[in-house]
Amino acid sequence: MFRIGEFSKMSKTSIKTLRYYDEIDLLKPEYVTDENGYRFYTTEQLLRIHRIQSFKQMGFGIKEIRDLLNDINVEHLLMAKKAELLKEQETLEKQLLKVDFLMSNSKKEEEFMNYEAVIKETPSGIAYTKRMHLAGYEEYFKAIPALGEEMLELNPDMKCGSPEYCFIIHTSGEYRDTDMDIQFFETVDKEGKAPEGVSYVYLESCKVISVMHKGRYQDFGLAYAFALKWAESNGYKVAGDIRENYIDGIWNKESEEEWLTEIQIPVE
Amino acid sequence: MFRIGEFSKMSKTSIKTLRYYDEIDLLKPEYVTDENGYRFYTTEQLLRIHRIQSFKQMGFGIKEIRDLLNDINVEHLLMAKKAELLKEQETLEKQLLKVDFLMSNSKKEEEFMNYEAVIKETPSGIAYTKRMHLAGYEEYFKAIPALGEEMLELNPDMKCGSPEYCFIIHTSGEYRDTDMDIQFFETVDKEGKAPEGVSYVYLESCKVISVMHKGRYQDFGLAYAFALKWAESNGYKVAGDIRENYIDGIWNKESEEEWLTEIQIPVE
DNA sequence: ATTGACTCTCCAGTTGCAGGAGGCATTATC
DNA sequence: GATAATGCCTCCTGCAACTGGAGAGTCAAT
Repeated sequence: MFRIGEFSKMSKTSIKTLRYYDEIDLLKPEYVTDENGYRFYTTEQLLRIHRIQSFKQMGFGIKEIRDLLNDINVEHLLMAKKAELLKEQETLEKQLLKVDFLMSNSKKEEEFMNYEAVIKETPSGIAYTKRMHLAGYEEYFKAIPALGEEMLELNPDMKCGSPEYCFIIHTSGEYRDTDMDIQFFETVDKEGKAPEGVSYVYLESCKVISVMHKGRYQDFGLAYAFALKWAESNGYKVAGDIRENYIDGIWNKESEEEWLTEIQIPVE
Repeated sequence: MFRIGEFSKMSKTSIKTLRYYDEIDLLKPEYVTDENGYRFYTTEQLLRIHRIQSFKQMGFGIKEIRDLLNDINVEHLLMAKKAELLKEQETLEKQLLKVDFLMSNSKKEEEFMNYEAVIKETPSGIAYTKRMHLAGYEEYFKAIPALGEEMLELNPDMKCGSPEYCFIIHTSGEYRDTDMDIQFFETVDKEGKAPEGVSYVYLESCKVISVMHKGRYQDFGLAYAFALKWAESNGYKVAGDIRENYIDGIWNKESEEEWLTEIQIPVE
């Protein structure tokens, strides 16, 4: 019979932990005195805590260990734990790549300092879309409101998706800011009538790398470069056309410095 | 200006999280109405939460993110995080190996089912040691108490280590249970006089694989086999003589079935 | 008799939120 | 104009696996 302090040293488990295991009925002492509540342990418990530690070293939680010790669902628990560990390994791998990327860039290139890349899922839903050929961004910001009004006129009860999600892709294959060949998308709540050149599509949700760009559109190039380099460094493959999502622009912010755009690169 | 619900969808962050970030001053809304406390967000906050998400995806905690956003200690935080992630990766690797080992054995060989391996550190301290040549375990259990008494007689104020730690190694190089060439160690609180054949050594703490064996000593072979196989499967290299630590035996348990022994393999 | 080591119970704190109760405010529908 | 359905608020609890500390009782030794 060992008192808790000695047993703690023998089993390399803190006294607090032993008391906790007693409380949650994972490892009861052999005997507790009635008068002062002292706990007494035997080698029987040593064997049990040895098993507990073994499972803990595999990363199991206490509820799972309780089942494992009772031979309940062992196979299943092991498989599940393995899957879980593999998944964790994956996320760790990604985290490391991200940190590495940030480290290498925060030292080297000041220009990239302002950007941060995030992985997220785009919303899914119905959208209307239209191809356009435009001379530049100024023309774009005239064409879009016009298109919006036209759509609303034709479909008075149609509403934008919530949250609003609209973007363009560059259909000319390469990025340009003059003489642009673009396709515009905006999510809506349901299909409706379509004016000339407009059609409806269903946008699947997809995984994208998102980079926020603040400032003039001429500087998009840097954001693109950053995003693509990030994708490469972090082991993602580009899997679709790059989307530009205009958040703040000429319509609500006077200063070019304040314009905010999100660049989304579908991946994997 | 967006209300919290809309901003939540835009930023792909739960409302709960946004309120939490407000509370801990990580991300304050642009404006809160006095009358009903509604939070209002702008694209300014969108940019900030984007950065927050980026850091979160690298595995940073909230306090660290707060510093990162304020450009405090960025280099240091990045390095520390990288080290941390690498360490986590290592533990994950080990956990996976352990789970794999258990899976492969719980199916294949019933014999191994009873064993569990745990990594731990042995205590360090002064010990006395003696080489012995014995015919078998019976002789051992006569020789040891005799040695103990002899030591106590010579050094009346000497005490055993706390917790008690005594073991043998097989000096003949291979494991045998008859005609044994062994060396006995027992930790004590300080050096003292030494009878014939006894000397004092300092035991360094070392990392061992620990396996508990319950039952007859003849069956040690299985425990050895298990422990060594486990070591191999989990990528450990044997780095010293295997120790047998007798916990329960003839001196306190009548039935052979109840004898308890720990087998320790120093590794790495 | 007193120290110091050991033990007990009970409470609070850790991280990053999620869930729910109860109560206004706003908006949509009948 | 009444009613319902959301949306938003605050406040409280819970999670996992303990750790740390307060305050008090026990035990062996000096």
